[in-house]
Amino acid sequence: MTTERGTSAQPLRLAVIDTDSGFLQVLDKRLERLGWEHRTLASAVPVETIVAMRLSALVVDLAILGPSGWDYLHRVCSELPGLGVVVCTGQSTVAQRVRGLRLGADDWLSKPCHPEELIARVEAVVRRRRRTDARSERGPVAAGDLEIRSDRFQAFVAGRSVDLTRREFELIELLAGSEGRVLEREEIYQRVWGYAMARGDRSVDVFVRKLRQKLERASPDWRYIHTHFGVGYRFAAEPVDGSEPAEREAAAAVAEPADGPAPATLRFDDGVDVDLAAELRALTS
Amino acid sequence: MTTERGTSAQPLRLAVIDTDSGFLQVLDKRLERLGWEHRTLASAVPVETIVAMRLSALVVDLAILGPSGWDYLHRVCSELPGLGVVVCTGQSTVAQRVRGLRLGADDWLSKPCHPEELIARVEAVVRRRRRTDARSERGPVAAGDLEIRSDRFQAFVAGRSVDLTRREFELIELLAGSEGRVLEREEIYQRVWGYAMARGDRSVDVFVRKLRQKLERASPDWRYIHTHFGVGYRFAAEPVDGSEPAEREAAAAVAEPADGPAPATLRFDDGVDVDLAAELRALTS
DNA sequence: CCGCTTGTGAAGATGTGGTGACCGGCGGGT
DNA sequence: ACCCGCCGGTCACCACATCTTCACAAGCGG
Repeated sequence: MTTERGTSAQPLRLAVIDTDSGFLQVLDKRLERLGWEHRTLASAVPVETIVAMRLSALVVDLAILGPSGWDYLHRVCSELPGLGVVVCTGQSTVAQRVRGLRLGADDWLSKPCHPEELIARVEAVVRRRRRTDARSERGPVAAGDLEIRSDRFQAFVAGRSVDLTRREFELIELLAGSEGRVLEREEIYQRVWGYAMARGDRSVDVFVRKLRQKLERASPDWRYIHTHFGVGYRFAAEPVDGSEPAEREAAAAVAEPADGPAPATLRFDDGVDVDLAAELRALTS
Repeated sequence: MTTERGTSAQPLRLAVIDTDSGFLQVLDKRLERLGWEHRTLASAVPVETIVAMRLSALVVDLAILGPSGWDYLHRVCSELPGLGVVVCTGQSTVAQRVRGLRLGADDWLSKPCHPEELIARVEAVVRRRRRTDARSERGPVAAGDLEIRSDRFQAFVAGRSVDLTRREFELIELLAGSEGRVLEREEIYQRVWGYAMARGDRSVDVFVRKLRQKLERASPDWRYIHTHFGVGYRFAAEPVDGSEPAEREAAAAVAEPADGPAPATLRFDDGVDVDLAAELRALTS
């Protein structure tokens, strides 16, 4: 199973909707060498298919899509707000580019273009997405009796697995990773499921219930997931006590001081075209 | 269906490092109309200054920076991973563009370019960051005994939650965010509820009452929401002067300074250095 | 004192979240 | 190929938190 958005350090997944065989050939070779999982599509595919592909980014030549291209672009972008979308197409006017970007595209590149630039732009787009997605990923997170091990895809209480399913784990990982913050359903859905939440979807609630059940069973003395009516959920380990009305909010606030953003370790694969490689090496030194 | 949050109308903050006066003039006019807070810089400023400006995005002409431009770009990008950086510069080679993007720039636009495209690209760059960071980046706002934490959708007094509902919170967030200014009901309704207020709607009044009740209960020594007859409401933390008649005059003096209230808290929502705030305000007016 | 605006309390209307039941797909075992 | 249990996802129902509305009291201004 492919690790979906959220778990980083995985190869990027990219789809290219284009038919320019010469361009695609060069691009494919480069992508191959970069180790990106990629796929080329000769025409528009249903949005659901795009969703199912769990992509990091999508490159699309609007010319391929014909007149419905704008609508398609818009649908894809609103359905998958986290997907990086780069339009790479021929001749265009300023108005067209502005329109595309306003519809949700992240970048617009005019053909003919150098594959390396396309790749760099895709990287830039994905980097931006990752940044917001960057969840406290390193090391096991612990709260109350609970310990969350990302490497095991599992949560533990006293060394005993809580036996969470994949979704359940991703949900608690997200919540625990933003400990103390209230996360809105939309955001939770967006980040765990990977696409936009449909109005009236109760999946988040249902999984919260499942999580609560299992956590309750495994660690009865603590409450972890708190509901904020009309907003969403917040993760914070609180003893289930009936004795101490001590202020939890303050404690939580103190306990979680400003944590700097993850030290983004960006690494660029080597193997750039020779001229580019030279440039790049020059600048890094 | 984009669920627009009423209070998210906060303007973008943008700085432009460029000297092309013609271009800047047109750009400024557009930015003005969009209501973005913006500032033009004729040359590179220390990275710390950029940090202090709390920008959403930065547009930079590499040519202005000279040979140290690459290094500068790199430093800014790594120092402020959340900042949107758009390079907007003249003639460039593929290699240069790739280099800029790999150093951390989010987009690269070649001059001459249409200001509208630049704006659209800045919007695209900022779009995602804004979604998740907007609420959490903004530090807590404090006034009197009250502390408003956007990341928790809640207000606190001495670390204790005031237990506001979502609407109540959004209302006080709006009021406190415009501390000292009188907001008309229409505007309040528009910004909190998200649509136009029907004639005769008393919702705002009712919520002000609920807020006052809860705030009174949580923080009896301060009054926060003040009615302006025939106009609307104003937020300002003022100590309640009920107890000692000896202090009455002093209290009154504090409570109502001759020419407008003197907010003890930061004026520029998130704490920019005062001089910078002044500069920014000067240039936007 | 009158007309208008704002404060207040409470009754309904609405919205939101918790919960159990159910269903289809998938994969593993036989 | 078939069965079966697990898992993700949807639905309907219910309790209840919240919002809206309304009627009336209290203030304000002229």
